[in-house]
Amino acid sequence: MIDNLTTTTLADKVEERIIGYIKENNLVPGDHLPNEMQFVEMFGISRNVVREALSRLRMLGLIQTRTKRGIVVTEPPLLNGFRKILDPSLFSVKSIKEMMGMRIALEIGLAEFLFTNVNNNDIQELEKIVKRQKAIGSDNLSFEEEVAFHSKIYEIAGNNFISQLTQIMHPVFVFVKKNYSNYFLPVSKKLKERGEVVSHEMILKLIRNRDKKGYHKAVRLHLKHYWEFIYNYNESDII
Amino acid sequence: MIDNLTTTTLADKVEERIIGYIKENNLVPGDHLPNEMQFVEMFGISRNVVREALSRLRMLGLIQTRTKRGIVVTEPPLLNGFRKILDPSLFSVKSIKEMMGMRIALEIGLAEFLFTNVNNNDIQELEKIVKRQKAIGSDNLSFEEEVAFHSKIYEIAGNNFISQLTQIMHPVFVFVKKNYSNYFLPVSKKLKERGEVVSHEMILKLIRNRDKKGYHKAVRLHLKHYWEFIYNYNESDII
DNA sequence: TAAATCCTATTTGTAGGACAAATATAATAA
DNA sequence: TTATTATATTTGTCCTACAAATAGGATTTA
Repeated sequence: MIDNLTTTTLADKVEERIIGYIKENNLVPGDHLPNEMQFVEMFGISRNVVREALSRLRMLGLIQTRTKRGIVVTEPPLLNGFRKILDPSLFSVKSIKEMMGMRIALEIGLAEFLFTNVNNNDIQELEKIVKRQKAIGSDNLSFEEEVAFHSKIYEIAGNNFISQLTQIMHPVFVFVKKNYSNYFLPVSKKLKERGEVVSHEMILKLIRNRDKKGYHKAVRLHLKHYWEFIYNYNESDII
Repeated sequence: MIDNLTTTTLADKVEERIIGYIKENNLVPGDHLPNEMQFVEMFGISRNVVREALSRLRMLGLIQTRTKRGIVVTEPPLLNGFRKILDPSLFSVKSIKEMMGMRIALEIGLAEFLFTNVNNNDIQELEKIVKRQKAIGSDNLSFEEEVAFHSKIYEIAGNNFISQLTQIMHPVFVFVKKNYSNYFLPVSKKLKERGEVVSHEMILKLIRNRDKKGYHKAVRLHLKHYWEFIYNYNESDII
Protein backbone atom coordinates (compact mmCIF):
# COMPACT_ATOMS: atom_id res chain seq x y z
CA MET A 1 0.00 0.00 0.00
CA ILE A 2 2.96 2.27 0.49
CA ASP A 3 3.97 3.87 -2.75
CA ASN A 4 6.88 6.19 -3.19
CA LEU A 5 5.10 8.80 -5.26
CA THR A 6 6.41 11.88 -3.61
CA THR A 7 4.29 14.86 -4.45
CA THR A 8 6.17 17.96 -5.44
CA THR A 9 4.85 20.99 -3.67
CA LEU A 10 4.97 24.62 -4.65
CA ALA A 11 7.73 25.13 -2.11
CA ASP A 12 9.84 22.58 -4.00
CA LYS A 13 9.43 24.50 -7.22
CA VAL A 14 10.01 27.89 -5.67
CA GLU A 15 13.13 26.61 -3.94
CA GLU A 16 14.43 25.52 -7.31
CA ARG A 17 13.54 28.81 -8.93
CA ILE A 18 15.29 30.83 -6.27
CA ILE A 19 18.43 28.71 -6.61
CA GLY A 20 18.05 29.21 -10.34
CA TYR A 21 17.77 32.93 -9.78
CA ILE A 22 21.07 32.95 -7.94
CA LYS A 23 22.81 31.02 -10.71
CA GLU A 24 21.33 32.91 -13.63
CA ASN A 25 22.25 36.24 -12.13
CA ASN A 26 25.69 35.02 -11.13
CA LEU A 27 25.13 36.14 -7.59
CA VAL A 28 28.04 35.64 -5.25
CA PRO A 29 28.29 35.77 -1.46
CA GLY A 30 27.41 39.23 -0.28
CA ASP A 31 24.94 39.96 -3.07
CA HIS A 32 21.34 40.77 -2.28
CA LEU A 33 18.36 38.73 -3.37
CA PRO A 34 14.92 40.22 -3.99
CA ASN A 35 12.95 40.36 -0.78
CA GLU A 36 10.07 38.09 0.12
CA MET A 37 7.30 40.21 -1.35
CA GLN A 38 9.18 40.60 -4.61
CA PHE A 39 9.44 36.84 -4.92
CA VAL A 40 5.73 36.63 -4.10
CA GLU A 41 5.00 38.86 -7.05
CA MET A 42 7.60 37.26 -9.34
CA PHE A 43 6.15 33.81 -8.84
CA GLY A 44 2.54 34.72 -8.16
CA ILE A 45 2.27 32.74 -4.98
CA SER A 46 1.67 33.34 -1.30
CA ARG A 47 4.29 34.65 1.03
CA ASN A 48 4.01 31.45 3.04
CA VAL A 49 5.41 29.35 0.23
CA VAL A 50 8.23 31.77 -0.43
CA ARG A 51 9.13 31.64 3.22
CA GLU A 52 9.19 27.85 3.21
CA ALA A 53 11.57 27.84 0.29
CA LEU A 54 13.77 30.54 1.82
CA SER A 55 13.77 28.71 5.10
CA ARG A 56 15.30 25.73 3.37
CA LEU A 57 18.03 27.76 1.72
CA ARG A 58 18.66 29.47 5.00
CA MET A 59 19.11 26.09 6.68
CA LEU A 60 21.63 25.01 4.07
CA GLY A 61 23.55 28.20 4.66
CA LEU A 62 23.00 29.44 1.12
CA ILE A 63 21.44 32.67 2.31
CA GLN A 64 21.19 34.81 5.39
CA THR A 65 18.11 36.81 6.21
CA ARG A 66 17.85 39.72 8.58
CA THR A 67 15.10 42.13 9.33
CA LYS A 68 15.16 45.16 7.12
CA ARG A 69 18.51 44.12 5.65
CA GLY A 70 16.78 41.59 3.42
CA ILE A 71 18.22 38.43 1.95
CA VAL A 72 21.93 38.01 1.27
CA VAL A 73 23.72 35.19 -0.49
CA THR A 74 26.38 33.48 1.62
CA GLU A 75 29.00 30.82 1.01
CA PRO A 76 27.34 27.69 2.32
CA PRO A 77 29.20 25.39 4.70
CA LEU A 78 29.75 22.36 2.51
CA LEU A 79 28.32 19.79 4.86
CA ASN A 80 25.44 21.49 6.64
CA GLY A 81 22.83 19.30 5.05
CA PHE A 82 24.83 16.12 5.43
CA ARG A 83 25.31 16.70 9.12
CA LYS A 84 21.61 17.05 9.74
CA ILE A 85 20.56 13.78 8.19
CA LEU A 86 23.26 11.68 9.84
CA ASP A 87 21.13 9.80 12.31
CA PRO A 88 22.74 6.36 12.27
CA SER A 89 19.54 4.44 12.86
CA LEU A 90 18.00 5.75 9.66
CA PHE A 91 20.31 4.02 7.25
CA SER A 92 20.16 0.76 5.40
CA VAL A 93 23.08 -1.64 5.48
CA LYS A 94 23.79 -0.66 1.90
CA SER A 95 24.22 3.00 2.81
CA ILE A 96 26.33 2.14 5.81
CA LYS A 97 28.60 -0.01 3.69
CA GLU A 98 29.06 2.85 1.28
CA MET A 99 29.97 5.20 4.08
CA MET A 100 32.51 2.69 5.34
CA GLY A 101 33.97 2.42 1.88
CA MET A 102 34.21 6.15 1.68
CA ARG A 103 35.96 6.29 5.02
CA ILE A 104 38.52 3.73 3.96
CA ALA A 105 39.14 5.38 0.60
CA LEU A 106 39.55 8.78 2.21
CA GLU A 107 41.86 7.55 4.90
CA ILE A 108 44.13 5.91 2.37
CA GLY A 109 43.96 8.71 -0.16
CA LEU A 110 44.64 11.23 2.53
CA ALA A 111 48.12 9.79 2.91
CA GLU A 112 49.16 11.74 -0.18
CA PHE A 113 48.58 14.99 1.62
CA LEU A 114 49.65 13.76 5.00
CA PHE A 115 53.09 12.75 3.78
CA THR A 116 53.48 15.87 1.72
CA ASN A 117 52.73 18.19 4.61
CA VAL A 118 53.99 16.50 7.74
CA ASN A 119 56.85 18.13 9.60
CA ASN A 120 58.74 17.37 12.78
CA ASN A 121 56.57 19.62 14.85
CA ASP A 122 53.50 17.65 13.80
CA ILE A 123 55.20 14.43 14.72
CA GLN A 124 56.02 15.75 18.15
CA GLU A 125 52.38 16.56 18.71
CA LEU A 126 51.32 13.13 17.54
CA GLU A 127 53.82 11.62 19.92
CA LYS A 128 52.29 13.53 22.76
CA ILE A 129 48.85 12.17 21.95
CA VAL A 130 50.05 8.61 21.60
CA LYS A 131 52.02 8.75 24.82
CA ARG A 132 48.98 9.97 26.68
CA GLN A 133 46.84 7.23 25.19
CA LYS A 134 49.36 4.54 25.96
CA ALA A 135 49.12 5.50 29.60
CA ILE A 136 45.35 5.09 29.48
CA GLY A 137 45.47 1.77 27.66
CA SER A 138 44.28 1.31 24.12
CA ASP A 139 41.10 -0.50 25.13
CA ASN A 140 39.90 2.19 27.48
CA LEU A 141 40.13 5.18 25.20
CA SER A 142 37.32 7.68 25.46
CA PHE A 143 35.55 8.92 22.41
CA GLU A 144 37.54 12.13 22.54
CA GLU A 145 40.84 10.30 22.83
CA GLU A 146 39.94 7.99 19.99
CA VAL A 147 39.15 10.96 17.82
CA ALA A 148 42.10 13.07 18.90
CA PHE A 149 44.70 11.09 17.01
CA HIS A 150 42.78 10.96 13.78
CA SER A 151 41.79 14.60 14.02
CA LYS A 152 45.43 15.53 14.21
CA ILE A 153 46.12 13.44 11.14
CA TYR A 154 43.42 15.29 9.24
CA GLU A 155 44.76 18.56 10.46
CA ILE A 156 48.18 17.78 9.11
CA ALA A 157 46.69 16.69 5.82
CA GLY A 158 45.11 20.11 5.82
CA ASN A 159 41.71 19.26 4.50
CA ASN A 160 38.89 20.47 6.67
CA PHE A 161 36.28 19.11 4.33
CA ILE A 162 37.49 15.55 4.71
CA SER A 163 37.98 16.01 8.41
CA GLN A 164 34.44 17.20 8.90
CA LEU A 165 32.99 14.52 6.70
CA THR A 166 34.69 11.82 8.72
CA GLN A 167 33.68 13.38 12.00
CA ILE A 168 30.09 13.62 10.91
CA MET A 169 30.03 9.98 9.89
CA HIS A 170 31.69 8.79 13.07
CA PRO A 171 28.49 8.20 15.03
CA VAL A 172 27.36 5.87 12.29
CA PHE A 173 30.37 3.65 12.84
CA VAL A 174 29.93 3.67 16.58
CA PHE A 175 26.32 2.72 16.09
CA VAL A 176 27.17 -0.07 13.73
CA LYS A 177 29.86 -1.55 15.93
CA LYS A 178 27.38 -1.60 18.77
CA ASN A 179 24.33 -2.85 16.90
CA TYR A 180 26.16 -5.35 14.77
CA SER A 181 28.43 -6.49 17.58
CA ASN A 182 27.66 -10.14 16.91
CA TYR A 183 29.39 -9.54 13.62
CA PHE A 184 32.17 -7.25 14.73
CA LEU A 185 33.23 -9.00 17.90
CA PRO A 186 34.32 -12.25 16.23
CA VAL A 187 36.15 -10.34 13.53
CA SER A 188 37.82 -8.22 16.15
CA LYS A 189 38.80 -11.30 18.12
CA LYS A 190 40.24 -13.01 15.09
CA LEU A 191 42.26 -9.94 14.17
CA LYS A 192 43.67 -9.78 17.65
CA GLU A 193 44.61 -13.44 17.67
CA ARG A 194 46.45 -12.98 14.43
CA GLY A 195 48.20 -9.95 15.77
CA GLU A 196 46.60 -7.96 13.00
CA VAL A 197 45.81 -5.01 15.17
CA VAL A 198 47.24 -1.65 14.30
CA SER A 199 47.79 0.77 17.12
CA HIS A 200 48.10 4.51 16.87
CA GLU A 201 51.67 4.00 17.98
CA MET A 202 52.44 1.89 14.95
CA ILE A 203 50.83 4.38 12.61
CA LEU A 204 52.87 7.14 14.14
CA LYS A 205 56.04 5.17 13.58
CA LEU A 206 55.23 4.81 9.89
CA ILE A 207 54.58 8.51 9.58
CA ARG A 208 57.81 9.30 11.38
CA ASN A 209 59.68 7.11 8.91
CA ARG A 210 57.80 8.66 6.00
CA ASP A 211 56.78 5.17 4.97
CA LYS A 212 53.77 5.83 2.78
CA LYS A 213 53.41 2.31 1.51
CA GLY A 214 53.53 0.91 5.02
CA TYR A 215 51.02 3.51 6.02
CA HIS A 216 48.60 2.39 3.31
CA LYS A 217 48.87 -1.15 4.53
CA ALA A 218 48.45 -0.15 8.15
CA VAL A 219 45.37 1.88 7.45
CA ARG A 220 43.84 -1.01 5.60
CA LEU A 221 44.44 -3.21 8.61
CA HIS A 222 43.27 -0.56 11.03
CA LEU A 223 39.98 -0.37 9.20
CA LYS A 224 39.79 -4.05 8.39
CA HIS A 225 36.65 -4.47 10.45
CA TYR A 226 34.87 -2.25 8.03
CA TRP A 227 36.40 -3.89 5.05
CA GLU A 228 35.16 -7.25 6.26
CA PHE A 229 31.75 -5.80 6.88
CA ILE A 230 31.51 -4.35 3.42
CA TYR A 231 32.42 -7.54 1.67
CA ASN A 232 31.15 -10.29 3.93
CA TYR A 233 28.21 -9.10 5.94
CA ASN A 234 24.76 -10.21 4.85
CA GLU A 235 21.60 -9.06 6.53
CA SER A 236 20.50 -12.67 6.76
CA ASP A 237 23.37 -13.32 9.15
CA ILE A 238 21.54 -11.47 11.85
CA ILE A 239 18.05 -12.90 11.72
CA MET B 1 29.20 47.26 8.93
CA ILE B 2 28.39 43.66 8.05
CA ASP B 3 28.39 41.44 11.09
CA ASN B 4 27.90 37.73 11.00
CA LEU B 5 25.45 37.53 13.86
CA THR B 6 22.99 35.12 12.40
CA THR B 7 19.74 35.26 14.27
CA THR B 8 18.26 31.90 15.17
CA THR B 9 14.62 31.75 14.36
CA LEU B 10 11.88 29.63 15.86
CA ALA B 11 12.00 27.45 12.77
CA ASP B 12 15.64 26.66 13.54
CA LYS B 13 14.76 25.50 17.01
CA VAL B 14 11.71 23.53 15.94
CA GLU B 15 13.72 21.84 13.21
CA GLU B 16 16.19 20.74 15.85
CA ARG B 17 13.48 19.53 18.17
CA ILE B 18 11.80 17.47 15.51
CA ILE B 19 15.11 15.85 14.59
CA GLY B 20 15.57 15.30 18.31
CA TYR B 21 12.14 13.72 18.47
CA ILE B 22 13.10 11.23 15.79
CA LYS B 23 16.30 10.28 17.57
CA GLU B 24 14.86 10.10 21.08
CA ASN B 25 12.04 7.88 19.96
CA ASN B 26 14.35 5.76 17.82
CA LEU B 27 12.13 6.23 14.82
CA VAL B 28 13.21 4.41 11.70
CA PRO B 29 12.14 4.78 8.08
CA GLY B 30 8.48 3.93 7.80
CA ASP B 31 7.54 5.20 11.25
CA HIS B 32 5.01 7.96 11.66
CA LEU B 33 5.68 11.34 13.20
CA PRO B 34 3.04 13.39 15.01
CA ASN B 35 1.14 15.51 12.56
CA GLU B 36 1.49 19.24 12.16
CA MET B 37 -1.14 20.24 14.69
CA GLN B 38 0.29 17.92 17.30
CA PHE B 39 3.68 19.57 16.88
CA VAL B 40 1.94 22.94 17.13
CA GLU B 41 0.58 21.91 20.52
CA MET B 42 3.76 20.17 21.65
CA PHE B 43 5.88 23.24 21.02
CA GLY B 44 3.26 25.94 21.57
CA ILE B 45 3.92 27.70 18.30
CA SER B 46 2.13 28.50 15.10
CA ARG B 47 1.52 26.01 12.35
CA ASN B 48 3.52 28.19 10.03
CA VAL B 49 6.72 27.66 11.92
CA VAL B 50 6.15 23.94 12.16
CA ARG B 51 5.61 23.83 8.44
CA GLU B 52 8.85 25.71 7.80
CA ALA B 53 10.77 23.21 9.87
CA LEU B 54 9.05 20.23 8.27
CA SER B 55 9.66 21.71 4.86
CA ARG B 56 13.37 21.66 5.56
CA LEU B 57 13.37 18.03 6.66
CA ARG B 58 11.27 17.18 3.67
CA MET B 59 13.82 18.78 1.40
CA LEU B 60 16.64 16.79 2.97
CA GLY B 61 14.67 13.63 2.39
CA LEU B 62 14.36 12.88 6.08
CA ILE B 63 10.58 12.77 5.95
CA GLN B 64 7.81 12.39 3.47
CA THR B 65 4.49 14.12 3.92
CA ARG B 66 1.26 13.25 2.21
CA THR B 67 -2.24 14.49 2.68
CA LYS B 68 -4.16 12.52 5.24
CA ARG B 69 -1.35 9.98 5.54
CA GLY B 70 0.64 12.36 7.71
CA ILE B 71 4.38 12.48 8.16
CA VAL B 72 6.59 9.45 7.69
CA VAL B 73 10.28 9.07 8.36
CA THR B 74 12.33 8.05 5.33
CA GLU B 75 15.94 7.08 4.72
CA PRO B 76 17.45 10.29 3.43
CA PRO B 77 19.56 10.30 0.28
CA LEU B 78 23.00 11.00 1.68
CA LEU B 79 23.84 13.92 -0.56
CA ASN B 80 20.59 15.76 -1.13
CA GLY B 81 21.72 18.83 0.75
CA PHE B 82 25.19 18.81 -0.70
CA ARG B 83 23.86 18.73 -4.24
CA LYS B 84 21.71 21.77 -3.69
CA ILE B 85 24.45 24.06 -2.48
CA LEU B 86 26.97 23.12 -5.16
CA ASP B 87 26.88 26.30 -7.17
CA PRO B 88 30.53 26.69 -8.19
CA SER B 89 30.54 30.46 -8.12
CA LEU B 90 29.64 30.54 -4.45
CA PHE B 91 32.83 29.07 -3.12
CA SER B 92 36.04 30.56 -1.88
CA VAL B 93 39.36 29.32 -3.17
CA LYS B 94 39.87 27.63 0.17
CA SER B 95 36.72 25.56 -0.20
CA ILE B 96 37.56 24.72 -3.77
CA LYS B 97 41.01 23.55 -2.79
CA GLU B 98 39.49 21.30 -0.16
CA MET B 99 37.12 19.80 -2.69
CA MET B 100 40.04 19.15 -4.99
CA GLY B 101 41.91 17.47 -2.18
CA MET B 102 38.93 15.35 -1.46
CA ARG B 103 38.65 14.35 -5.07
CA ILE B 104 42.30 13.31 -5.22
CA ALA B 105 42.12 11.41 -1.96
CA LEU B 106 38.99 9.58 -3.04
CA GLU B 107 40.31 8.70 -6.44
CA ILE B 108 43.45 7.20 -4.95
CA GLY B 109 41.73 5.50 -2.05
CA LEU B 110 39.15 4.08 -4.38
CA ALA B 111 41.86 1.93 -5.96
CA GLU B 112 41.55 -0.44 -3.02
CA PHE B 113 38.03 -1.31 -4.02
CA LEU B 114 38.60 -1.06 -7.71
CA PHE B 115 41.37 -3.64 -7.70
CA THR B 116 39.49 -5.90 -5.35
CA ASN B 117 36.37 -5.98 -7.48
CA VAL B 118 37.49 -5.66 -11.05
CA ASN B 119 36.89 -8.61 -13.35
CA ASN B 120 37.52 -9.31 -17.02
CA ASN B 121 34.04 -8.28 -18.00
CA ASP B 122 34.59 -4.87 -16.46
CA ILE B 123 37.82 -4.49 -18.34
CA GLN B 124 36.11 -5.29 -21.59
CA GLU B 125 33.59 -2.55 -20.96
CA LEU B 126 36.34 -0.10 -20.13
CA GLU B 127 38.10 -1.06 -23.33
CA LYS B 128 34.95 -0.28 -25.28
CA ILE B 129 34.77 3.19 -23.74
CA VAL B 130 38.43 3.94 -24.35
CA LYS B 131 38.28 2.73 -27.93
CA ARG B 132 35.33 4.98 -28.62
CA GLN B 133 37.10 7.95 -27.05
CA LYS B 134 40.29 7.32 -28.94
CA ALA B 135 38.33 7.61 -32.17
CA ILE B 136 36.96 10.96 -31.05
CA GLY B 137 40.33 12.27 -29.94
CA SER B 138 41.18 12.92 -26.32
CA ASP B 139 40.98 16.69 -26.67
CA ASN B 140 37.50 16.72 -28.11
CA LEU B 141 35.72 14.64 -25.53
CA SER B 142 32.26 15.79 -24.56
CA PHE B 143 31.29 16.15 -20.96
CA GLU B 144 29.43 12.85 -21.10
CA GLU B 145 32.39 11.06 -22.60
CA GLU B 146 34.77 12.52 -20.07
CA VAL B 147 32.52 11.33 -17.29
CA ALA B 148 31.78 7.94 -18.81
CA PHE B 149 35.19 6.45 -18.08
CA HIS B 150 35.34 7.62 -14.52
CA SER B 151 31.75 6.62 -13.85
CA LYS B 152 32.57 3.11 -14.93
CA ILE B 153 35.53 3.09 -12.56
CA TYR B 154 33.26 4.14 -9.70
CA GLU B 155 30.75 1.53 -10.69
CA ILE B 156 33.38 -1.18 -10.51
CA ALA B 157 34.55 0.09 -7.16
CA GLY B 158 30.94 -0.32 -6.13
CA ASN B 159 30.47 2.79 -4.10
CA ASN B 160 27.56 4.90 -5.16
CA PHE B 161 28.18 7.43 -2.43
CA ILE B 162 31.63 8.28 -3.73
CA SER B 163 30.41 8.24 -7.28
CA GLN B 164 27.65 10.70 -6.53
CA LEU B 165 29.88 12.94 -4.50
CA THR B 166 32.36 13.21 -7.33
CA GLN B 167 29.66 13.81 -9.90
CA ILE B 168 28.13 16.54 -7.80
CA MET B 169 31.47 18.27 -7.42
CA HIS B 170 32.32 17.99 -11.09
CA PRO B 171 30.81 21.33 -12.14
CA VAL B 172 33.02 23.03 -9.61
CA PHE B 173 36.12 21.70 -11.32
CA VAL B 174 34.86 22.68 -14.73
CA PHE B 175 34.14 26.13 -13.39
CA VAL B 176 37.57 26.45 -11.86
CA LYS B 177 39.40 25.30 -14.94
CA LYS B 178 37.51 27.88 -16.93
CA ASN B 179 37.72 30.79 -14.49
CA TYR B 180 41.28 30.16 -13.41
CA SER B 181 42.45 29.28 -16.88
CA ASN B 182 45.37 31.70 -16.62
CA TYR B 183 46.60 29.37 -13.93
CA PHE B 184 45.60 26.03 -15.38
CA LEU B 185 46.66 26.56 -18.97
CA PRO B 186 50.38 27.02 -18.25
CA VAL B 187 50.35 24.06 -15.90
CA SER B 188 48.56 22.00 -18.49
CA LYS B 189 51.05 23.05 -21.13
CA LYS B 190 54.01 22.22 -18.95
CA LEU B 191 52.60 18.80 -18.17
CA LYS B 192 52.11 18.09 -21.85
CA GLU B 193 55.62 19.18 -22.71
CA ARG B 194 57.00 16.86 -20.10
CA GLY B 195 54.84 14.03 -21.37
CA GLU B 196 53.23 13.92 -17.97
CA VAL B 197 49.76 13.44 -19.31
CA VAL B 198 47.83 10.37 -18.34
CA SER B 199 45.25 9.12 -20.76
CA HIS B 200 42.32 6.90 -20.00
CA GLU B 201 44.05 4.33 -22.13
CA MET B 202 47.05 4.27 -19.83
CA ILE B 203 44.89 3.98 -16.77
CA LEU B 204 43.06 1.10 -18.34
CA LYS B 205 46.32 -0.68 -19.02
CA LEU B 206 47.29 -0.40 -15.37
CA ILE B 207 43.97 -1.79 -14.29
CA ARG B 208 44.27 -4.63 -16.76
CA ASN B 209 47.66 -5.50 -15.32
CA ARG B 210 46.33 -5.17 -11.78
CA ASP B 211 49.11 -2.68 -11.11
CA LYS B 212 47.79 -0.84 -8.10
CA LYS B 213 50.96 1.06 -7.36
CA GLY B 214 51.20 2.24 -10.92
CA TYR B 215 47.58 3.21 -10.75
CA HIS B 216 48.18 5.36 -7.69
CA LYS B 217 50.96 7.14 -9.50
CA ALA B 218 48.91 7.59 -12.65
CA VAL B 219 45.97 9.04 -10.78
CA ARG B 220 48.26 11.51 -9.07
CA LEU B 221 49.51 12.61 -12.44
CA HIS B 222 46.05 12.63 -13.97
CA LEU B 223 44.91 15.03 -11.26
CA LYS B 224 48.16 16.92 -11.04
CA HIS B 225 46.51 20.16 -12.16
CA TYR B 226 44.49 20.10 -9.02
CA TRP B 227 47.44 19.15 -6.90
CA GLU B 228 49.38 22.13 -8.24
CA PHE B 229 46.44 24.39 -7.64
CA ILE B 230 46.07 23.25 -4.05
CA TYR B 231 49.68 23.84 -3.18
CA ASN B 232 50.77 26.68 -5.40
CA TYR B 233 47.87 28.88 -6.28
CA ASN B 234 47.52 32.19 -4.46
CA GLU B 235 44.62 34.53 -4.95
CA SER B 236 47.09 37.35 -5.44
CA ASP B 237 48.25 35.64 -8.63
CA ILE B 238 45.06 36.74 -10.34
CA ILE B 239 44.79 40.39 -9.45
C1' DT C 1 -21.06 -13.17 1.86
C1' DA C 2 -17.82 -10.61 -0.85
C1' DA C 3 -16.58 -6.98 -3.77
C1' DA C 4 -17.12 -2.62 -5.57
C1' DT C 5 -18.59 2.04 -4.83
C1' DC C 6 -19.44 6.09 -2.43
C1' DC C 7 -19.00 9.33 1.85
C1' DT C 8 -16.90 11.58 5.35
C1' DA C 9 -13.53 13.14 8.41
C1' DT C 10 -8.80 14.14 8.66
C1' DT C 11 -4.52 16.05 7.21
C1' DT C 12 -1.45 18.43 4.31
C1' DG C 13 -1.07 22.36 0.84
C1' DT C 14 -1.92 27.19 -0.31
C1' DA C 15 -3.59 31.85 0.38
C1' DG C 16 -3.93 36.19 2.69
C1' DG C 17 -4.19 39.36 6.57
C1' DA C 18 -2.40 41.20 10.87
C1' DC C 19 0.97 42.67 14.02
C1' DA C 20 5.69 42.43 16.43
C1' DA C 21 10.57 43.21 16.19
C1' DA C 22 14.49 44.79 14.19
C1' DT C 23 17.00 48.26 11.71
C1' DA C 24 18.61 51.15 7.57
C1' DT C 25 17.70 55.61 6.31
C1' DA C 26 16.10 60.11 6.68
C1' DA C 27 14.94 63.96 9.60
C1' DT C 28 15.92 66.63 13.56
C1' DA C 29 18.40 68.57 17.38
C1' DA C 30 22.75 69.71 19.88
C1' DT D 1 29.50 68.30 12.26
C1' DT D 2 27.87 65.01 15.32
C1' DA D 3 24.40 62.81 18.09
C1' DT D 4 19.71 61.69 18.63
C1' DT D 5 15.17 60.68 17.18
C1' DA D 6 11.54 59.30 14.01
C1' DT D 7 9.95 56.75 10.12
C1' DA D 8 9.47 53.33 6.79
C1' DT D 9 10.71 48.88 5.39
C1' DT D 10 11.47 44.03 5.87
C1' DT D 11 11.67 39.73 8.20
C1' DG D 12 9.49 36.87 12.00
C1' DT D 13 5.35 35.00 14.02
C1' DC D 14 0.50 34.14 14.53
C1' DC D 15 -4.09 33.38 12.83
C1' DT D 16 -8.00 32.00 9.89
C1' DA D 17 -9.89 30.01 5.86
C1' DC D 18 -10.35 26.97 2.27
C1' DA D 19 -8.65 23.55 -1.42
C1' DA D 20 -7.02 18.98 -2.45
C1' DA D 21 -6.06 14.53 -1.41
C1' DT D 22 -7.18 10.26 0.77
C1' DA D 23 -7.62 6.55 4.61
C1' DG D 24 -11.13 4.31 6.51
C1' DG D 25 -15.77 3.50 7.25
C1' DA D 26 -20.57 3.16 5.35
C1' DT D 27 -23.34 1.71 1.69
C1' DT D 28 -24.65 -0.53 -2.23
C1' DT D 29 -24.33 -4.14 -5.57
C1' DA D 30 -23.28 -8.75 -7.39
